[in-house]
Amino acid sequence: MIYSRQREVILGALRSTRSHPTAEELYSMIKPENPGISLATVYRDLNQLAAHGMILRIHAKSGPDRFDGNTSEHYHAVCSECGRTVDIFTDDMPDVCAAANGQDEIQVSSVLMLFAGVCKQCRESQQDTILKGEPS
Amino acid sequence: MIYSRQREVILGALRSTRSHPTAEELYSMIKPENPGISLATVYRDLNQLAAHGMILRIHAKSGPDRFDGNTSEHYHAVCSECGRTVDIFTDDMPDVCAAANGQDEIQVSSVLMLFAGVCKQCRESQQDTILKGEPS
DNA sequence: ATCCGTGCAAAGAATTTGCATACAT
DNA sequence: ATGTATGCAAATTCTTTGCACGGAT
Repeated sequence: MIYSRQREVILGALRSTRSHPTAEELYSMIKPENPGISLATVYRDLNQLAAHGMILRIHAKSGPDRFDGNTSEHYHAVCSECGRTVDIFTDDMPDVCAAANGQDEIQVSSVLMLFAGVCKQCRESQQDTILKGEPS
Repeated sequence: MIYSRQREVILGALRSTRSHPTAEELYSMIKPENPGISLATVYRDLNQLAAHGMILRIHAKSGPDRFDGNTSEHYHAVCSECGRTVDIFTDDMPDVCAAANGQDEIQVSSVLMLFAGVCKQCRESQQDTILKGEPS
């Protein structure tokens, strides 16, 4: 992988945010300062960066893939209310692969986990709603 | 959800196999005995069945979604060699949601897990290859 | 000089949707 | 009678690809 300006820009943009942007969102983020760039290049470079382990691909249940410039070990959860993808950092994740290896039909070596829940923001606005007496 | 012949056929076909077919595969399976059926109906009915918890949707990393007529608690793993999706039954799966709930950024309530590994068939053919002295 | 990267537009894969008709209750 | 289901084709969404050109080593 030889040097490329576009890839550097894309990687920089991805590392500068914690919002787990999609390819299109990243494209919109960098387009103003890089008017010549094309969406196809964003897709291509994201694929390469992911293949080289330099970024993470978050494969959501619905909608386009999201990307994360933080490759340190962590997990992701999608808020069922607002749809945002948030990071989860923990050292206590149990070894689910070991648990999955009880039978010999398949020898498991890795797992993809995607959590779902309600984020802090949405919990707080739900509480506000309850206090205001609005119907649930 | 009123009765529908098509949905009954689709559900029956899905329950009759352990192959985790895609919508297209299911369509091919049932088309011979149901010549009039359309692929759009298969998609629509699968969505409804999944929404009602009557079937499981397996959201693979790449390629089309797969479906499972067995709704008893179990997990899925994709073989990295042949691509097949196999079932994993275990009672010992640790509570990863609890582990993910250490921080308060999001309150996790569920998790989607998809394992990856090498299935028995592929492990055996790899061993055969090694015995025959072919290059790895 | 050679290989890789890029822009553009077009193609592709998977899934959904509008609409008129047919079916279930 | 009413609401849901279906077939068909077209539309949508997300992503990849072919090709000619520009940039990196």
